[in-house]
Amino acid sequence: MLDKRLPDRTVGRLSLYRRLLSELRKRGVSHVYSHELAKAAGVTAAQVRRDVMATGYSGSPTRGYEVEELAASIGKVLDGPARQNVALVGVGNLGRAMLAYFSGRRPNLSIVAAFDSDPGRVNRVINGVRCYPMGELSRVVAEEGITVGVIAVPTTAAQEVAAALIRAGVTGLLNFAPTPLHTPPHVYVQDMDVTTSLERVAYFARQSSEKNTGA
Amino acid sequence: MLDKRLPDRTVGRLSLYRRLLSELRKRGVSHVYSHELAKAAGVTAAQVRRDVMATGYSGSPTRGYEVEELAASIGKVLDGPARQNVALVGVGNLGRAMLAYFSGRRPNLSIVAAFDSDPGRVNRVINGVRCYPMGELSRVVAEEGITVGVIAVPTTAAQEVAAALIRAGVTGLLNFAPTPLHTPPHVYVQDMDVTTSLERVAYFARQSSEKNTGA
DNA sequence: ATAATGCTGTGAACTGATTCACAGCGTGAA
DNA sequence: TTCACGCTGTGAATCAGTTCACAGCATTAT
Repeated sequence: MLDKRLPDRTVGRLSLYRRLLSELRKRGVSHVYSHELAKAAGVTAAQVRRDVMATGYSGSPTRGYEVEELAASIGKVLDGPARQNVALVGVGNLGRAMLAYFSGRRPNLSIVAAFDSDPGRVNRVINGVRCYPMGELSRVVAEEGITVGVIAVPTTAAQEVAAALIRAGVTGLLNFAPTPLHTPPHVYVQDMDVTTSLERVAYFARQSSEKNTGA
Repeated sequence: MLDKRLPDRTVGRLSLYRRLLSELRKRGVSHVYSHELAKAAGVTAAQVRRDVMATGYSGSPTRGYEVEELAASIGKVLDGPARQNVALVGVGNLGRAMLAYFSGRRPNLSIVAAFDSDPGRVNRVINGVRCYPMGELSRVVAEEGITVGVIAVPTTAAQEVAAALIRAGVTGLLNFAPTPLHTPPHVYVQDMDVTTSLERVAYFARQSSEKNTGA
């Protein structure tokens, strides 16, 4: 099979290419060159060709890539054979933003349950997603075959929530809490640390301004 | 000076170390070894030492790093001489989560203005931040000396908003819209693409499960 | 006073990702 | 039919980031 683990940067870019391709398809475009896709994605053409190579798809030297087929090829790599279910933990502003954003978006990947420790937030349906109390987590995750968890709880609760999700069978986490999680090696964790990101942007924004100001 | 541009991964980790150090300080810890900090941050000890080296600080072979001093040294690199002001564009769920999270958090970096195109959301104060209509953006950004912009608007509006912010003088952007921004080279852009991230987590979560299931 | 310990700082090696550069090909023009 | 073009696919070179491995040192124990 060609599904030997891809580098994670590549996986991220493939996800982006697929969205760009879907946009092109909507606009009726049937073929696209690597340099066009590259421009849209903000990367180099060589990068696009390498990434496409990783999916096993080949374009034509004269036409470029067929939009429809390339998208399908990326899908074969990114999407599993079955739908993957996602659990969201923490239904504050951030959690609700996630629910609003992903409600019925992708068929292959959907948030099927939400959890919160606040009794006032549970036992209702938000954007089509049922919100359970924390005590139900392990049962629901198992019953729904959930493999991915999104952590949108306060920092202090993050580690505990991660542990509970992993115990229940989750093997991938998207962590919005600004703290590193201690997890076993078979679990993939992606940190979305807004604090760090904002500080980084501030740092480089300052570098840019200084360059303009200074010598 | 030692402030030649640092690699951006390094900047991100320094931000994290600083938060960990502040935690240690609160717990009354005065010294810390690279391997301890490494464990807390989820990186190697050699990595920590390299990163610390980049700040110009030196620890003692026997005591390790002085918590207080290392934090100060990181601050000298990450924080500019003056406070940096941030503008938030888009006051939906995500935008409000940002406001709630950053309200009066760091003294050196604070959201001082928010903008939205929805008349129902503007001309009020959320978490201490005044929310203006989009028409005011260029004026307010200039008047407040804002250098960093956070884009939390729908995908379709993102490019336009980015352009407006840059025109007004912003040199760093934190982009939550799942689309690449086309920006001039002096502007630093950090993408926080939740769609991509979630697909990536799903991909690797699946790989992990398959390993357990398969041969 | 001397030796043993276990740390830091750092040159060098390594690793993974990106880019270069070009052979090979399918198409359209002559 | 033949040629010229400009693309793709990919081996090789490059580059950035990380890790290794060890010299040097401040401290503690003897």
